[in-house]
Amino acid sequence: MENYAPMFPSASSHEFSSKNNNSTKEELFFQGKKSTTNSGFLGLMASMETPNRGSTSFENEVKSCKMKGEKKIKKPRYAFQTRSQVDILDDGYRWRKYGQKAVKNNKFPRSYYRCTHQGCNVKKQVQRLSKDEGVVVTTYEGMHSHPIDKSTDNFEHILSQMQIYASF
DNA sequence: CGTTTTTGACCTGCGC
DNA sequence: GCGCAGGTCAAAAACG
Repeated sequence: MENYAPMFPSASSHEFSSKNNNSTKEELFFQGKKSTTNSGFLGLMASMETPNRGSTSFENEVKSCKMKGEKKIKKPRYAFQTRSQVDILDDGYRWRKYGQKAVKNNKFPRSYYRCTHQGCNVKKQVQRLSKDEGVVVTTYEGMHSHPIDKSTDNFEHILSQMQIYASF
């Protein structure tokens, strides 16, 4: 766990591994709010400002259906519920789409992305709620062990990164 | 020409 | 054991 989590300062709570008896699934659910506490996600938050959205009870069971049962390590997932028109919430990393499936309860398909960096197997999936077209749930899986690969476009990103690294 | 998207097939876990 | 649902692979197309 020497890898720092650039985007999730609160993610340090995932290394507890205290009571992962049988549940291989761990998910932390964040909501895209304007909480300027120390999320370090401001670069992204700038694109989404949704004070209200209290929908909870989001069930998603992760089943680590790996191929050959190599690594059944627990994989923390972080879900972000945002309100945006587009699904592509650019967080600064390079993603390559590797799949798209339709969900049962959802009319909209779910997109699966993967970080294109070598050795970085961070995955993310973007889901759109059928109830509210404007609500997009982005679920991150894994941690990035490399700096953000995005040219400094504007001050928002710079500030975002500064706050991210300042958290450590 | 290299990289990414698209899209169907394939795999796996779970419930019946 | 079979079918369903979710997740991934991989070949070809699309894009710069």
